Amino acid sequence: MFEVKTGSKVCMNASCGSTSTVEWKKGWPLRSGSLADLCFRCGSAYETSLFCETFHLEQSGWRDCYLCNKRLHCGCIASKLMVEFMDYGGVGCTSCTNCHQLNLNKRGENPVVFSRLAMNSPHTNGESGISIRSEADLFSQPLVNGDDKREEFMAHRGFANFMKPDNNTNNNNAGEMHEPSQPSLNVALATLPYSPSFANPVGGNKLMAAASQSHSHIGQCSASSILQKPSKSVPGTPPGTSKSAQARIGRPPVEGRGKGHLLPRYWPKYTDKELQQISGNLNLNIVPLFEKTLSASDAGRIGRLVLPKACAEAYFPPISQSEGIPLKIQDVRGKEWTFQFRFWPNNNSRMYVLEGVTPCIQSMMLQAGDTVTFSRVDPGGKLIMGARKAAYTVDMQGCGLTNGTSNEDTSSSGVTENPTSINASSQIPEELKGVPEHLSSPYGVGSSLKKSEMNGGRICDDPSRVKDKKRTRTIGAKNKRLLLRSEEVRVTWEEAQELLRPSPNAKPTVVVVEDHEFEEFDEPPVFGKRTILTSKPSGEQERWASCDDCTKWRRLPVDALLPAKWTCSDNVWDVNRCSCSAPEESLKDLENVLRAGKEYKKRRIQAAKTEEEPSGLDALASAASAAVLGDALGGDSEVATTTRHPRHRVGCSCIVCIQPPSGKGRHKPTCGCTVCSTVKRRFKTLMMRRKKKQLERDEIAAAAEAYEEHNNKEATERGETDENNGEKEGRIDLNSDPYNREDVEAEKEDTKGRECSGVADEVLGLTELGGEAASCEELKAAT
DNA sequence: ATATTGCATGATTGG
DNA sequence: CAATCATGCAATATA
Repeated sequence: MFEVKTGSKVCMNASCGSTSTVEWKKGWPLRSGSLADLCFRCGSAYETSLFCETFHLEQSGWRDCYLCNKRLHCGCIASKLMVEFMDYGGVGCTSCTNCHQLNLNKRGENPVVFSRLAMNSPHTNGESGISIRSEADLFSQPLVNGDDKREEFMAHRGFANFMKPDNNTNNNNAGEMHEPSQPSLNVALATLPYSPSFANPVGGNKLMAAASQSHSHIGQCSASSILQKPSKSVPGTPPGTSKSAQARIGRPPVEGRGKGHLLPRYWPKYTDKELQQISGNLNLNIVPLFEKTLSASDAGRIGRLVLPKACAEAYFPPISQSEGIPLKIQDVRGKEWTFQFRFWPNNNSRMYVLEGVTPCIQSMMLQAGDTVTFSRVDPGGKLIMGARKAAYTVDMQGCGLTNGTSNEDTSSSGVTENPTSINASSQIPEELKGVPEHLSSPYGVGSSLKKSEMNGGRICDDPSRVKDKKRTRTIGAKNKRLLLRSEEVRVTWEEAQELLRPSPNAKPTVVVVEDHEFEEFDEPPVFGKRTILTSKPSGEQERWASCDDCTKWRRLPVDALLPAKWTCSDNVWDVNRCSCSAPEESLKDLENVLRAGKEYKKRRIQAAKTEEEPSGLDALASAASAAVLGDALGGDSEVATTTRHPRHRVGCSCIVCIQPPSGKGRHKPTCGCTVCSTVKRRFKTLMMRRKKKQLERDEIAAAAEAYEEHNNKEATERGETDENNGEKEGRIDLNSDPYNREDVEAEKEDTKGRECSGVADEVLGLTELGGEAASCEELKAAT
């Protein structure tokens, strides 16, 4: 039932300090991208997101109920339930019993929002009751006492009270008990497709009014209550993904010029809290206009940000000339940027772009997948540009790519804020100074968590998920390139798991639930030191670690687990080398260690990319990238860099690019690595194609007897040509179609570009199909 | 040789 | 199926 992982995680951001209060329980179902993608305390959204799943801390003590404004406190039932049952979502505030909001997301593909609201709650517009949005979720079926393992588990965990709302001592609102007999989880299963509060679309003006007034009645009029119900689940703004009042929900923006309605994907998405705070703290209205998730080209060096046409035409000044106009937009720091707002004719339409955005994008430290928001200050109409960082998420199940491109915001920055920038900012304009410095919303964090992270991979079969996947494919595939670099320098989630150790003094309490042993630790986990495992030729394994003081490598027992800081003096296993003054191991042994370390890094890159890129070609591209990058990760590459033809770019999956760095030697015929298997597969495909074509030709030949002789002759000649090309020898360039003259020509050009600078060696070194390695002369001759 | 610009193309998506 | 938009790419400009 539960995915048994190693344990909880802590924020690795040294300045965060959120480690001490993190509850550590081995066996919890943990996954990246869950409820707490970012550390809400330090606001580390992107780089540390993988380590900030401080569930317990996050859910308890720091989140305000949006109705009663009370803070959840550590140890409350809700928070524990939230933690324990991440798979199923969580509950809202238990401080007030007016608001129990569940967001159940067990399978992810069908996020559910349960709301149990007071009879007189403004959320219900006077309609009492419970709303549920979803079709198929475990919790979308009534939970009957005693018939569900969940109850057993929760009861075991001491949540029986929660399971039985009637026992809730703080039940002061009869109205909420829409269905008194409803047994558990306080969820009455009305089948309303949407909460009534979501059901009535309202115009933008109303949004404005609500936003501007909300500060005066926080808790009475949540911004969500004036949300328009999206017509469909929208990536990034699926209504069901809202975790709470702080869910990031797309709001139809104010009406602009033009008629076309804005696609929900461009709806500005702010949490209620953000809206409330922003509106409440400012004396002026910030009107969210739209937002856009940066594509690779938006964030690239080209400096052009493609604007959604409808947005550009609705909210930016009208332009008639293609050259457009300079447009001043202020960022959160108060810096005013001037972009060229222009368009290109495109088909019979226009394509709007902001030119010259690179400095701004860089200044905000944005990259593809992040979101830029555009707002307007009213009155005055000044344009404000904000940003929200995307979360990096890892699809632990390898089910599909999860990229940070949709709206896995981890660092919400309100309308115009980027936490990092605003925190660092000392020049916030007067008009923006009222904006809370840090509007990171713990719930916003997980509110749109990627579905695949939530369901353990089961969603692969789900059509909606497939569609979702499809929808994000473009940007995902492109963003992978961009994510790559950050990936290289980051410890992956799984690796972090490996590094987690129970606190040295912690004694686990073992409980068994549903045949799963849960080790519970009172102490938070600690990060251990990374070690390297090597194998001797004899097969015997050794573990190595480098001293934090002298950096010398020391041999350790295989099962050694080191604390984060480890020095020679801690080397209790080797009395001869328990001091930094002791010499290092023999050079030969150390070489093994270093090699193992490099291979480890390489595996990391490849594994990470393979995980992200399930398709064969993409996997190839990953391998290619790794090969191209070599061991640059560690900066200690011993691979000579060669100049490749520009055609061989990162992501290229051609035979050249999928090589390991040169000098690594030829792969063995039995090698089953990605590259070799791909080469084999390609070769096989190629040969099949050839065979097929040959068959076709033969048929034609048979039908046209008059040409038979001619054809046979041609085939013979072709065979010779192939031989000349070395294919018969197995030296194939699998990028080229032997029957495609253009391809051949292109390859010739390509070969020229390579100038035999080692790349050719790589090609041939790799191709285990190939017998002899061709010399540069041979290749030149081929051109 | 590299960067920039303007346009074209094609994948994706909403209606 | 048409609109949209991400991105490729050729032409042009600049270093």
